[in-house]
Amino acid sequence: MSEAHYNHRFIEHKWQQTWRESKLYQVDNSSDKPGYYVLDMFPYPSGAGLHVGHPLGYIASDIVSRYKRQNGFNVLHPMGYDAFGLPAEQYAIQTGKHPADTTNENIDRYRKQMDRIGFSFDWSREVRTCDPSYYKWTQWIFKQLFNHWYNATSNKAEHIDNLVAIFENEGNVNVRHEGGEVQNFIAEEWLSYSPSEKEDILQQYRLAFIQETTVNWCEELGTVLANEEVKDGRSERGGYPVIKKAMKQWFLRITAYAQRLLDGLDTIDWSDSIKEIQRNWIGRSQGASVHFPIAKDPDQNSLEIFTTRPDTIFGASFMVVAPEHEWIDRLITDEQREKASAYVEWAKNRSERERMSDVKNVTGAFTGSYCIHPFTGKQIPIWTADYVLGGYGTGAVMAVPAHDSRDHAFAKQFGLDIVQVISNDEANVQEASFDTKEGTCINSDFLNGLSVQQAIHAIIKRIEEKKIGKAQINYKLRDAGFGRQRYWGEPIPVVYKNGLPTLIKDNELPLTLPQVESYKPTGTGESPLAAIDEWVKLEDGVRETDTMPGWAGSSWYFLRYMDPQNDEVLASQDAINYWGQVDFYLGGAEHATGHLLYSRFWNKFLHDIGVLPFDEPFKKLVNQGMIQGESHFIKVYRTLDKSQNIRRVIHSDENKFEPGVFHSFGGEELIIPLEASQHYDLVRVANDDVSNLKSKRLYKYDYDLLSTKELKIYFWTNEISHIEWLVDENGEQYIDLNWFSEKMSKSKHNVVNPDDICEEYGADTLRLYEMFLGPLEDAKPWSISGIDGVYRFLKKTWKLFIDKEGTYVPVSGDADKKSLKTLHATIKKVTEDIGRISLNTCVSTFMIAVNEFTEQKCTNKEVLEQFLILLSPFAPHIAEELWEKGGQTNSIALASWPEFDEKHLVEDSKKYPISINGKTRMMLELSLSLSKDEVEQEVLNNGDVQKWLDGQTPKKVIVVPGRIVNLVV
RNA sequence: GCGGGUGUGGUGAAAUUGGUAGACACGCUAGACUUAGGAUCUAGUGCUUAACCGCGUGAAGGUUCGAGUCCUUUCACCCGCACCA
Repeated sequence: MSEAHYNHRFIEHKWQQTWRESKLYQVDNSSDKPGYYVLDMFPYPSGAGLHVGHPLGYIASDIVSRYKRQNGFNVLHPMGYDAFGLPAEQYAIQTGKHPADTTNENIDRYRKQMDRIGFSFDWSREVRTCDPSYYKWTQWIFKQLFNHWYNATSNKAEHIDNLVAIFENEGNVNVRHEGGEVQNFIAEEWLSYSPSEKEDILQQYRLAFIQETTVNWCEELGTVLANEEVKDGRSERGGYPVIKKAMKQWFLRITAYAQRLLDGLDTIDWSDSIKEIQRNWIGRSQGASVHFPIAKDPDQNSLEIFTTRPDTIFGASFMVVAPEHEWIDRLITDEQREKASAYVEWAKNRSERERMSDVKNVTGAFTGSYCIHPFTGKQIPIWTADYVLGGYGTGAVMAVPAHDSRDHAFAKQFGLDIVQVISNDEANVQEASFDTKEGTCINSDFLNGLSVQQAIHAIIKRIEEKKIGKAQINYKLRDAGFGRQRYWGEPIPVVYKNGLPTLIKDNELPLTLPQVESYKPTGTGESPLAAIDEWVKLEDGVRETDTMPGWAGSSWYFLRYMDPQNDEVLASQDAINYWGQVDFYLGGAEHATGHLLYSRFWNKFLHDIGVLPFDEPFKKLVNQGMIQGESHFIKVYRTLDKSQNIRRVIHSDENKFEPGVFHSFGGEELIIPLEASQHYDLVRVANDDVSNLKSKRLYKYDYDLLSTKELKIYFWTNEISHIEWLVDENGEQYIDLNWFSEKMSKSKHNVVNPDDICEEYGADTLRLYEMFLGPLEDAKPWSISGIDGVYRFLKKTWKLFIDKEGTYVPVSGDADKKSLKTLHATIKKVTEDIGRISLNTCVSTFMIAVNEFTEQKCTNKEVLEQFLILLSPFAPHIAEELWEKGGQTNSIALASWPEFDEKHLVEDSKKYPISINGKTRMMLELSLSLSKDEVEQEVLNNGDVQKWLDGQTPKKVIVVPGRIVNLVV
């Protein structure tokens, strides 16, 4: 009964089970075949389950995997879960359920959803970052980071013991490192230091270290967040306010790798936009650091600044230090104390958010102190202003208002001198700064007459001779905060003995999470682990109670898939050598500065310490675009009491709120005073309801909108006073249902579950349809309309093989010339298109092929089976079923990709488009064996052409053999 | 402000080195077959027009026999960074 018609439910269930039982997609770490590693960014298993946007990338990578397998590669195509993280813990706090339990439930759901789509994952290699057998190695990597320092001479990480040996022999004078500032000392001094003093010094070298810094503290989440987890002064998850707070934190010294992270980008095949984002984030700038002696005390103290334009040093008319500058109190003189200190206090207390949203107002104060210009000897005033950032460079700048727009604005505001030092005919530097690095130096003593580039070299040389500074490179990249005051993360394998951090032994790994009573943050900034005395307190010390951030486990998971059960090492050398780098990595572009940068950092470190032979983790990266949801809304009016403040729940950006403008719910509660007595709002309608609607008009007699009993409309009902009804041709009242695209999420009630599509149309249809939507990398709205076309295509494909009685039709024999042409055109196009990840055009090509085969009434088994192989990476279930029906006993997944043969495409004639003055006027079929001149003659002698020429003689005839003929008159 | 990207029918989109713009689908319009169904099949469908002509790839110029594609200017939208000295 399942035979005659295409029955996706039966077929897909059957093959998913068969593949699972035969372990079809399991791969070995050794093979005669070359290895090929196809990786998806593994998901965080949230409670909402997968929506149709998630599988987009998995489908594309599955197609590539299956294609590579059929092309003779041994393909590693694993999947796992990024299972530590905040949402599970937030849920635990609300419900008291252990995050491990909810995480496992979510994982089970994800797995079921993925299984229905027919992926060729090798599930025997699954990893979960929250599994102790996995995070044992995350902890192990942390230990290595703690035990290594970055040697700037050898330009790689080296063991800390080597460093200590150097200190014991010769002190640190010859050691160049990437890390904190350290005073010089000699061997005898080192040997005389106490253990605690020694550790303080080593902390400046270690790649994992503790530091007191201002961190992004989120009160609501009770934790510290990384820079990229903060958006516009709020937490990315939840939209809660984030403030600056001083705390002791674990950090990883990613800045040591800044240059290599930059250089490595040139060696990998990633999109330009992601590379650019990373370059931007690393933010390299080349310049010089210069010391400006302080006038009060020129011999003792000097203010160090960083500039990329040392050539403009003669134009420096004042200095600016950040309000957070460590010397700010010393710089402020008694006369200026009142004003300047008040400014510093005000600036320090401004939130990041205020500061960012208020970049146009120029603020600052004079400290009262002066510097001595190292070249002119003139005294120049030192100001403080918050346009200079404490965290960048030295937190101080030399201000050159003539050639820096920010300095210019400041000089204008406070009436400071503007001295032009780069010539420029066009503009007046008193009016606007001239920032461009072009021109000739003037008013600059020995630099006069030099170009900007020449002057930069000359002045740096002079600065270095005078020993007042040096050429320097700065990076925006900051060291990565590595501690989270949360329960649901990897425990940091550190015990404090006499206050000094020490690593636990390898044989004590993994250090597992203990059971806790409450998952709530303590609120003091300590993790819930701190409350468990029996876990924290040891005979010889106390445990670190911070856990690792979410990105720890995901920074190396691609390595564990290579050898997931290994208990001796994170992955065996054999496995690592066989698989090597990830050949093809697919995932969202939103991880550009997080996961993708941290993974590269860890990979480089592991390379330095000899674990990995390669320096970059992901050879080729493709970013799939987001599938947006379709959100529906209706317009409702509200009448409000003017005096009343309306409590409303809106999304994170309150600036966007205006009466009558669409806004979404969830997030923070805000009170917005309203001027208008009446206005309308756009109100969501859940998609479940929309799918049942027959029209986009909601009639009053159908729905009791005010009570929302009929429609699940999400809004604050008691605030709605009336709906302005429209009236249709028949006098019936209705309201329009509108829609637009936005991110798919549970809170927006616009999620489409792939299970529903699989149930109704099948996984093969879902797979084809998601690819058919458009280019993989583009963002696109999800729309169900159009899926029928793909479903029809599969039914047509089925009918090529199975007739109405359920009989298998194709027979072996010599194939029709036309069918061979169709087949080989398809082989050519699909092979090329998979190669450039143009999967949408592959689907079109399949449709064209099936249309042609149907027209040709093609029943040739060899031709149709070759076609099935081409289709199988996209629609594996139907391909496998029809393959089996043809008597094949091995899975189609193991078949060889068809070979393209040019000879089937060779034509002896071509329908030439004949254009006159570039306009196509007619078609003319001509033999391809004709020479250019013969074609020209044929065309000119043709009666229809003569008609078009209307007696005129063409001035010129262009013949492109096999393509086009153009007549110029 | 800086960086990256995108603009093509009613819709999603094709168009390989400049060579028939709109493939393939959705939708729509007719029609066929039907125990009238959201099934299947046939024909049509960029705009304009009765038809021919004409006009058409965000806009304006340019190169070329020929431009969606190359060059210049410009507009709109999306994404990322944002006082980084």
